[in-house]
Amino acid sequence: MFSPLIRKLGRGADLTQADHDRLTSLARTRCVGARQDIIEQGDRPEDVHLVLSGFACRYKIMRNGKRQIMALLVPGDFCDLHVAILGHMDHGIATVSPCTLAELPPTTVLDLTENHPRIARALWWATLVDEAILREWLVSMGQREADQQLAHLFCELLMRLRVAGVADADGYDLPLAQHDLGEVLGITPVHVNRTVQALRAAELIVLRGRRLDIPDVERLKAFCDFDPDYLHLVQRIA
Amino acid sequence: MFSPLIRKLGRGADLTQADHDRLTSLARTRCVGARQDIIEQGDRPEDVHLVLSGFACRYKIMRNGKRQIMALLVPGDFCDLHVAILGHMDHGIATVSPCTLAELPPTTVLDLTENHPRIARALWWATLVDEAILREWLVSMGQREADQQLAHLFCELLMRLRVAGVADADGYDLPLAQHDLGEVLGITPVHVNRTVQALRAAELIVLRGRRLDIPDVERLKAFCDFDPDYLHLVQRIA
DNA sequence: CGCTGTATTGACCTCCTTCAAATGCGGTGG
DNA sequence: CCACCGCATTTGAAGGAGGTCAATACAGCG
Repeated sequence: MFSPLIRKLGRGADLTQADHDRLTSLARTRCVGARQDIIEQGDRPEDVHLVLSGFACRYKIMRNGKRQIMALLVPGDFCDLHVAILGHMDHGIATVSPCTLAELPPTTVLDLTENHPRIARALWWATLVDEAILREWLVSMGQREADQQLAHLFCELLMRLRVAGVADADGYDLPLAQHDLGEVLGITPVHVNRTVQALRAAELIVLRGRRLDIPDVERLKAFCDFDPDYLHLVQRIA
Repeated sequence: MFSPLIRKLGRGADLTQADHDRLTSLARTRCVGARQDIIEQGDRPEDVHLVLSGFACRYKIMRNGKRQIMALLVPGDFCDLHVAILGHMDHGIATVSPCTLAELPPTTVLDLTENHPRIARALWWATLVDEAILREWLVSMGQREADQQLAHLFCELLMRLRVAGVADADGYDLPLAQHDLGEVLGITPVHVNRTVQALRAAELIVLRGRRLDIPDVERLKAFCDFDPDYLHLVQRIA
């Protein structure tokens, strides 16, 4: 059940079976329905949360009621690794689809970081990759138009979900409504719809219900200049 | 000379004089002119770089030649703390104004993180604040219109530069041309100009040459719904 | 005093928004 | 099996924020 995490962290550091067990032995798991808050802005959560299945998101709500999604959390992603250091959440976290979460007690996390350098390094690495993704989203928002921005997101999710082991070679289940995609891209649901249709018309994607298929991945990548370098998927050399 | 760093890190953890000396004793300093690359995408820098004076920026260049600035680095900010873990730079770093930089040899950083938990924690904290700023920039780009977005940037810089000790209570030197501001906000220089003029007309800012003054800080904050929570300026309670 | 880069202005165009209505669709109950 | 409900998706028309292109003004500087 923890395999998405292990698959992901294994990219950042060599983990042994013992490391794996240490991470998982003390965790409780919890199931949460779709569109539920997991952590609210201002919280000082005790446990560290980890997505095992489903999609969650980081978000902020503006004074006018609009919501900006700042990150999509897929299986293997941590929700709040940083809160132990920063003290409180400066944003909220909610599920998008139904999720199973792991809750790691703070003592476990403390023990891991202080006594198990390999795991600590892997967690550190995971945080930095999250930051790199955030940077790329900023670039997308600033420089790409809606169609390329959406295509870029679809490419990114393909890569990330493959690492987590929950995507096929050329498609995956995408539990986001067009409304949610709008909150990710910073555009209105209406314009998401028109953008989706443009990508469909160009035969770059097949999006039906909650399933996305990409007939020609290389063509979609070329369309949005997708360069997976920022995901740091290749095993570190040093 | 290292005081901006100490002032900044002191917010994240209690540092002693000994910690301070340890950080600074082995560093070389280096002066770089305006608009020079410090680190290029793909580099695997040996030393960790730190801004002591001046403004630098993280950026990515798009295939069409446009540049998106993903972070402004002011005195006290690290350029590449993450590269030791991630292995290579997925973006470039360049100066905006002339800068003095400190270069910390990797052995120093390694020693600090492994043998000096207080400093390690402070560095960790600084990285997480950078990430929080990145999230807020994403929100700005997705949800705020150009005038509020620019105002928000000006408010953020006021707070950050005050922490670094290089701003007055209601103004600071801003070495960015309108062209640069456009690369930060993801808009064209022409539109930056119109936006600046709108803020001027509303008497929210006084921007002349490379100096920004804010006649009524509270009014500017109210104008763009600025909430400094994400900067994590208040001393951690625990 | 001319040169160069930055700031400013104007006219026009495009992408995206807004508002509003229509269509389709999965589930539920009859 | 079908009627109906609630929700997401789709469509249309009009407006606004920001982009593009090109010309002009201006400031620092040798």
